Amino acid sequence: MPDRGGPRGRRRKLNATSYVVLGMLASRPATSYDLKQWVAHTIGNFWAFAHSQLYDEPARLVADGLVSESVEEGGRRRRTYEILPAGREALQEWLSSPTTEQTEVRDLGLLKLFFANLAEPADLLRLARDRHESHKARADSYTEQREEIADYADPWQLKTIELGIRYERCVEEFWADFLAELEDQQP
Amino acid sequence: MPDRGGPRGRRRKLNATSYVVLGMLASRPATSYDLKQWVAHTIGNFWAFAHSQLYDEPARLVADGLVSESVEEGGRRRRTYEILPAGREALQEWLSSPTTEQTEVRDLGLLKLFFANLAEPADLLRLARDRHESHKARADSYTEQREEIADYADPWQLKTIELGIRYERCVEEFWADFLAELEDQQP
DNA sequence: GAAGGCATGTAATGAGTTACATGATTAT
DNA sequence: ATAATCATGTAACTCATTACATGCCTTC
Repeated sequence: MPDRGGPRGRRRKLNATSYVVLGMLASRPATSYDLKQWVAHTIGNFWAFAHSQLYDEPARLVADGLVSESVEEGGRRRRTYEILPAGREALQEWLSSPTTEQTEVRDLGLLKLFFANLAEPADLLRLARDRHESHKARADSYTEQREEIADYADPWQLKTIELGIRYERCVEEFWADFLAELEDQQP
Repeated sequence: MPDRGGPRGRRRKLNATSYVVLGMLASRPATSYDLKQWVAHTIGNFWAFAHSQLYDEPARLVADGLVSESVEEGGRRRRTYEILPAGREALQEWLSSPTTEQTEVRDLGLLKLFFANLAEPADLLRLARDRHESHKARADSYTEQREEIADYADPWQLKTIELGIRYERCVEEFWADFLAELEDQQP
């Protein structure tokens, strides 16, 4: 009979959401709303989390004994979470473990392209335009963001943005090229 | 009281999994195992599905009235699914609708990089090496795949692979550059 | 004819999404 | 003081993941 939850009783296998929360709490205590805000303008850009996930996950981490919770007296009785030593350990362990998982790219545009033989030419054209625009917009927005935070931000976080920019530019270019081909055929 | 399921009773909002299955069934009837195989060497490369999903989803589509099911007499009583006109319609509708959803890139390597200030230098080095290798391997494998199927494959599917290759090369390069920087600092 | 792997499926659990609900704060 | 928006949370539902179970087919 496995012992689930309670301090010291960790059994659950942590997932990406867990590490996002632990990672954020590692630099300062936070409420779920804080987490939500912080996620929104960092990793949320490419890996979205519903806000309810950032309410659920810290609660699970408390049950796992990795995070502590303190409830505000009176008022809204907000809950603030703080990482525990066991939480830091778990995080270290994760950071020092090999990273073999395959990257998942969930792109509905790509899916539609894959099935484009079932679509009308006009649909395809629209798809290419939409996707080109949206990846361009994102690349631009990352670039701007990087300028803004370049001076004070953590260097690794800057690197993360850099990868984001490269990725978005690459995809933008793909759609641009594809669009050119399409327009060549039926001008 | 909403009417769920049953032919003509579609209410459920279809998701990506639904369209993957519909898209595959659009070219030929298939069993769940067929779907699994086909996914495995196409879109499964970047968007993984557990095999049980490919057992569950067709069943849901049957309830939605978009797909029909026929059970083999005797033997294993295998179930073969076939797309119905309503299913084709749903697919068309999807293909011709705008694609505004943000692409999600779920990359644990990227996450670790983001939190690298909490890691040891050795961990970071390992991360960069791992990720560089694995993206390179994947880019190579896509490239090979493309050669193999170039002659007979659907042109749009080839385009999909091309995007895959570009993406993987781009990320490979990122990690290579990053690795070079790291090794420069502590040779 | 036994072993190992491919094929086929279900059950249990855990996670993610959507919708709802309402308390605070700010702006007008 | 009302409206609008931000902050905070829960409930219900859908979906995904993992584990289990076992049938069938090939090969030795």
